[in-house]
Amino acid sequence: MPYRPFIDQNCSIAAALSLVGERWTLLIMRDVLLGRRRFADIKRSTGVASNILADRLEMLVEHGLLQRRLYSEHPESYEYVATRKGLDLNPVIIALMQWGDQYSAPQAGPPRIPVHTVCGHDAHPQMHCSHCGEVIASGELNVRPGPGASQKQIYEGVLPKRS
Amino acid sequence: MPYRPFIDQNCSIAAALSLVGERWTLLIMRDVLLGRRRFADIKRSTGVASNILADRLEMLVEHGLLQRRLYSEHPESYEYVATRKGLDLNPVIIALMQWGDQYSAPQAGPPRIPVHTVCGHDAHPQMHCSHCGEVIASGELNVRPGPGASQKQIYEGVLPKRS
DNA sequence: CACTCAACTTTCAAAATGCAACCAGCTACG
DNA sequence: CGTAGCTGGTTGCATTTTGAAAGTTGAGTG
Repeated sequence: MPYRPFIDQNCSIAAALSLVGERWTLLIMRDVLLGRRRFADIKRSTGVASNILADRLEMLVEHGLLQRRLYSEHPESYEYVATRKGLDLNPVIIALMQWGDQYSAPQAGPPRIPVHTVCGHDAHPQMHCSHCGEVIASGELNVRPGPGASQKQIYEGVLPKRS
Repeated sequence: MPYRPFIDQNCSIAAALSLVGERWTLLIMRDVLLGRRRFADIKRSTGVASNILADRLEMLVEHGLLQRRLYSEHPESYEYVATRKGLDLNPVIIALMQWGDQYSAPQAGPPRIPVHTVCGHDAHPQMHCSHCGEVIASGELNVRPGPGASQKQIYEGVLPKRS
């Protein structure tokens, strides 16, 4: 039985996860976004087996998250660079990193600190509400059905938030 | 050969993914955070097989992202509620949703719109820099080694951002 | 008494993963 | 000149994990 696909859930989270939800994919994207772009580098840093890495990279190129570029001839070597679509995964990766920092950081502190290249300072990115501008804390976010919602989703509406 | 663990990478992203990086785990967390908290509901909505769902829920409870609570006796039924640690995955889920909205939304528009419960309006959450307060756009974020960085990570420093 | 529900558990074939070995083109070293 | 090493993979095979369906347990329903 092939892996069960996440289609037909009419859910953007499921759609996103059907591209990057596999065990290794986000780890590979982390590497590329951090600047490790060559096959051997990614293999070393993630520890993924080469056949799996080859499969995932091909899949990421196919879906337009990465682009394969000749990096040097003699010796022939390639690099995988993030497209806009791949770059736009940054918020996901950063959010994961912050969660990891919070709950699994080494005693010494976080291994990496994000820097805002525009202002040049440590960024500690946080989600803000586009309406009131305030920081959004855990549990302060709900959802309502959007224009693309299915009848069932509209019926379910905003599911109850029991404590 | 068991699935290769993501340990010893000294990376918070890898640490996070070793808990929630499996194919179904974030989808299950989505359900719980959206208010679907019972076994049968999650099974129906995600389409996951029941043995897998049982495994994942047990693992999430073990690692403190969920708590199993008796929801009603007669008939005996349970619900899985997010702990603080689970709730703090919200930024990850929202970031995935926004990425999915951007690149895989149905023609009609996004299926769900996030609402900021504090101000009561649509939230469209965005990452802001804690230093300058500006919105952080794609590619405007870099990293530097933090206090917990390994020697190798310090040596690598901020990897080159080739275009 | 048959039937349903809820939350699982068990069974077992089909896929996916992981390891190791190999390949082909090039280069660097002695 | 021979050999070893790097790069970016491919191939083969054993082990694990997944998925589908069926079974379980305990209680409630008509």
